[in-house]
Amino acid sequence: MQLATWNVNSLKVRLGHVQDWLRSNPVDVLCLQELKLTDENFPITEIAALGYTSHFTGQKTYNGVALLVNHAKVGEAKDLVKNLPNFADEQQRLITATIGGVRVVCGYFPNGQAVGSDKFAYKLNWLDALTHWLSDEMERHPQLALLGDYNIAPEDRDVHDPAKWEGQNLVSPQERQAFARLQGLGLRDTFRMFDQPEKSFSWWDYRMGAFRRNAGLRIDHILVSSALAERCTACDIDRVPRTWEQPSDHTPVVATFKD
DNA sequence: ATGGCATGACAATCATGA
Repeated sequence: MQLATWNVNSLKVRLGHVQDWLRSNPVDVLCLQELKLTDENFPITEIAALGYTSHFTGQKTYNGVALLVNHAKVGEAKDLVKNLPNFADEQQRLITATIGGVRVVCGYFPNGQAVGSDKFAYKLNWLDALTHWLSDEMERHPQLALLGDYNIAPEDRDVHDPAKWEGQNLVSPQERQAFARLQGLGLRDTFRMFDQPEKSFSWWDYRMGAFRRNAGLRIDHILVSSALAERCTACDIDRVPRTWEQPSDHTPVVATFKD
């Protein structure tokens, strides 16, 4: 089984990339973030033509998340939940379903903008609600994966220039503590379960030739419960779509599991 | 140097991203 996550920064603009990527990477589930479109504009037909069933919750202009399910491989998604039941929110940032026996949680975590801002407080509150809800969810679903754009670089080795970024949004101690609380639930960062190249990142700014200079951050993650971690055989970042014409600023992350 | 790109909403710039 393969689970993947990709912040596409507009599914309308990136539909061709998603189609091309899925044809070469027929994963069982692809979690998408930043759809930036309303539900009536979701390309259900185009995704279905690839053999994937779409489950999504979108909104105008911002946010929006989706689960694309390879139904021939893993069947239909069950017990679909949109957003956090314990957190009233207009912003569409979370979608969850049981797929192939795994509770798959797809999240677009708040950006935070700047430490100390209102948006930063919202980010920490959202993370707190997520952690509490997950604690309960993991009791009901021992096999659970939390995939998405966390907007947190958990360690300095996940940052191209830690000195320049020290204390800033995406790397601040408060955000890293929130990430650690998720780990405290028993969730493991699959990427760090295996040997990885140094300076592995999942996002690069569009500006300043950041990708060319590999000036990036690792902020897209696949965390899994201990029962699922036992089955995990690989986790890799696929940099290839970031080299394509008019790319998303994020690139896919893929985790592989034994049956 | 708070810029640079990119996207969407909207019709010239502006909000947001990370």
